[in-house]
Amino acid sequence: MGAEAFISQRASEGVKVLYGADIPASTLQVTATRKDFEGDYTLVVFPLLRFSHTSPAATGEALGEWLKSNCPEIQAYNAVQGFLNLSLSPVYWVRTLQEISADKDFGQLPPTGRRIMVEFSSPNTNKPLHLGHVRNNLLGSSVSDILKAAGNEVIKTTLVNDRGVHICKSRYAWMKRFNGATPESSGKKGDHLVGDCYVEFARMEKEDPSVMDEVHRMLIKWEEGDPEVRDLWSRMNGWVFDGFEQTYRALGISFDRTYYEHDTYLLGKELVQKGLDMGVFVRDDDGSVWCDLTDEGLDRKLLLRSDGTSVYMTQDLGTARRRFEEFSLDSHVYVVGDEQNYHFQVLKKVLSKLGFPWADQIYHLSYGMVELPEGKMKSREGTVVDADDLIEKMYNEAKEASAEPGRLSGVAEKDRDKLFRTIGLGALKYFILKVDPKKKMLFNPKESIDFNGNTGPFIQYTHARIRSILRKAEDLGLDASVDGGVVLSAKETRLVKLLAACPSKVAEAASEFSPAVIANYSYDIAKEFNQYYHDTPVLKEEDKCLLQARLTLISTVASVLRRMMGLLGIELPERM
RNA sequence: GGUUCCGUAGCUCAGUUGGAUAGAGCAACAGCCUUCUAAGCUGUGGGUCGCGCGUUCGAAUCGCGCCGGAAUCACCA
Repeated sequence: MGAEAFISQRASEGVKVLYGADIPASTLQVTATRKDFEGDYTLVVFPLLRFSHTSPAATGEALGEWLKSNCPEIQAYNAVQGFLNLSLSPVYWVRTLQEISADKDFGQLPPTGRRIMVEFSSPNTNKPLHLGHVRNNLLGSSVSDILKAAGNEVIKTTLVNDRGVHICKSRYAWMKRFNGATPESSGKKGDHLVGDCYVEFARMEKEDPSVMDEVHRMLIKWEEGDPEVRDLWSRMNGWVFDGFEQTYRALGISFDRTYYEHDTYLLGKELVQKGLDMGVFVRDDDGSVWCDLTDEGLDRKLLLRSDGTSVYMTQDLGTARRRFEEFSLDSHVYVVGDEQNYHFQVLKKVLSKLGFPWADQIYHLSYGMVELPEGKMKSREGTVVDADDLIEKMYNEAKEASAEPGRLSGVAEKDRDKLFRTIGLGALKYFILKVDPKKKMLFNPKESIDFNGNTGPFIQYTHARIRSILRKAEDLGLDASVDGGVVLSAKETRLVKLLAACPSKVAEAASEFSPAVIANYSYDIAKEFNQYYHDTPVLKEEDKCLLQARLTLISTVASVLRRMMGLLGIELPERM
């Protein structure tokens, strides 16, 4: 193999072998690290070995032999093509199972001492939430939980876009064409009623473009604090908030803190002055202020209009500083669609130019759009998938699927409605979260979201079956325990290995801000368990020790699944 | 044109800190319910990992160049 660097890694086995980089061909340095289930590394350093083999394969074999005799816990086999596959012995995995099952907080990583703010949802009070917002909400909520599980303190926030020209449009249409309709009088959810106003305005503008002038006058009145305009504005916003609240509750979304743009839109102006003083911004002849980022491969960015008013960027600069300082944040995650990639690139650069050390602790969790088979959702063409409708549709489909023979065994009549919600929502959340956030995703409204295969209900079902076995075991007076005297089968060993990977999966999901890591990991466990379960009877096992070990194993599978799906905001029912 | 991202089975997606024969699900076909819940399990078919060159003992993975697609580059937010 010569003197080349030669690295083999088997993360899933928890063992890493390193062939030294600048070591003469006749010698070889071996370092093996064992990845504990806590996610720590136990370093096992082997002495410098001397081999005279010229081919990597021969070296691998010799190394395997050496490991077998000197470190029995580690098994080496199949040393071909110059690298070594190492695995830990079954005894190790029995110990691991014992430790995992005893750890009530398995999967919760130790505190990092870091405080992270996650901003997501950030709706505007003009229209109801649609499928795109659902992806945003689910991502933000799940990533927050994942960051918490990774040991961080997390503050969930949202910034409600409740002011501006576009908001005035729906208010204007309401005044002109809705005869004083309210959510009560119309029987409509508040956000949907206001959404109708917004759509109506588009029609009005088409008929007579001059209505825009009226809207601008309205905005000026709003900024002057005109009581009548302000009153209508806050009244209609109230309707929308009530509507959002219902949707959030249905989705299981909550925030620790809610910001409103009418409170924050003036922030950031003082930073413009600071930038000018520092010489990193320039003022043009017309009075407008810019930041030149052409050196960075970007463009000039406007920060203050010539009339002295601020823009979106100005506000974001200001709110970022306020939040970092007010909460002593270590990091700030913004869950915002990928159409704003450029905006956040610029935001970080400008903050960095202003000398804020935390500028590079801003992370834009950029996610792709949800598209329909015929392309993007367009409200004008009525192809928008409404969040409330979708939730209701999923409920109905869960109900329908549950009507199949053999289902709902042991589910009490009074619990069924809630179960249908849990299954429908589980299918929806899993469907959205299993996809890598940065990829755009396809949703076909004509095809329902599946309940078979790699889906939320599949994992829910797996859990329900385990719980069913455990209930029966309890009735039989059996308890779970495991001692070192048990020998696990190959399938059982595989399951324990998978379970042991949990902390590192949580860490990976947190560092990549990706619930998809958790979703796919949960699926792997459920898939592996179903294969195991199919041909390994648990309750019929006559060997008491083995029976108890199996009960321990499956209850650990259930609890890891519960924790992982909890990070996705998905509930796992006891029966279904 | 600049920046960022994506391209893996018919479809939806994993796998991307370089490793063995690239994996699931859906769809198709063939099996398994006197046995802990068949929303499950087993099997068959299905791949130039967009293309090319390079680095390497070894590339879906890294580099460069193409091709195709998306977003963005507003005195909008």
